[in-house]
Amino acid sequence: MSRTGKNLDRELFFTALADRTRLRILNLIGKDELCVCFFVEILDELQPKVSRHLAYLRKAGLVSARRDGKWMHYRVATLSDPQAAQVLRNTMEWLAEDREMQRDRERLVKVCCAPQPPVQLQGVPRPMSLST
Amino acid sequence: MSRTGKNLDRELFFTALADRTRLRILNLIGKDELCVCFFVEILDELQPKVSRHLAYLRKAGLVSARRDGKWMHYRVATLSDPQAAQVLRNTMEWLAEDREMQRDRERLVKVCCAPQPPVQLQGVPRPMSLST
DNA sequence: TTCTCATATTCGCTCAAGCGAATGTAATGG
DNA sequence: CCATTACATTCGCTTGAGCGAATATGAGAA
Repeated sequence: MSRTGKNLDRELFFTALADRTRLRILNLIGKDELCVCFFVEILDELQPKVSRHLAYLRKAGLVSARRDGKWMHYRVATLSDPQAAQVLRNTMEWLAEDREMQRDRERLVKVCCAPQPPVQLQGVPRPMSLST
Repeated sequence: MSRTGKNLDRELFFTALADRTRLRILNLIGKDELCVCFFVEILDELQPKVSRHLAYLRKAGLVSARRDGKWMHYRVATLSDPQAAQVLRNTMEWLAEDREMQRDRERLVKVCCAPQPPVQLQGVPRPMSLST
């Protein structure tokens, strides 16, 4: 269930998008589902900071979370309001044009496809679209 | 000229949308061009507040302004980045679904089409789409 | 149970956003 | 010129967002 109340608050929605870290998170997720430790690794930010921003996005209804043992996986929520969903889709396409966002995604691919991932990511479940 | 630099900052863009007053302003403008005094009247906010929010939207590149004698007319800017333009278009459609936004527009129509407009709006140029 | 790992939350702190009140400015009218 | 109108900007102030550091929670491992 993708926890999306019927009437998504517009101001909250855009406030959630009004932060570079949160935009980078959304861009990294893309159409996939991503484990928290990847955000920490790729964004090169402290874990509590990443976690707080993920919580913010969740409260705003933009992402949903799924527990998998010790790990938490985040994905972009499926919004019930078609107009809101449209705005979010277009936003993510717009993000994909940004240089920094593209670098983030390249780093994600590099880390995920590496034969020997960095120590702190050993044994972590890979995102579906990048698992070989 | 609709003052839109090539690379619109995404964070600034969404920060501009992350405020109820600014969303109401954008919604009121719609596809039209609106004089400041209408915002003050319809939103029922102090003039400096409205003016500050308009300046904010302008800096973010979301609206452009045109002077007409004593009056200033604001319209939604034509964004050069097609993805950004798409996000903005969809956003405004989404706004139009909101109850409060609809009430604002109804009030605008009512004020503009009144045979005797309120004293503080006498002689003010009407928005094109509503001038009979 | 106890330990460890992955993630979440709390706690002060700083800084920036938004506000009303006051003031400044540009254009028109007299 | 001066006054007025329409709007913009500045000035303190308050409130809230985001931060790092520390701590808590929750799940598997031993």
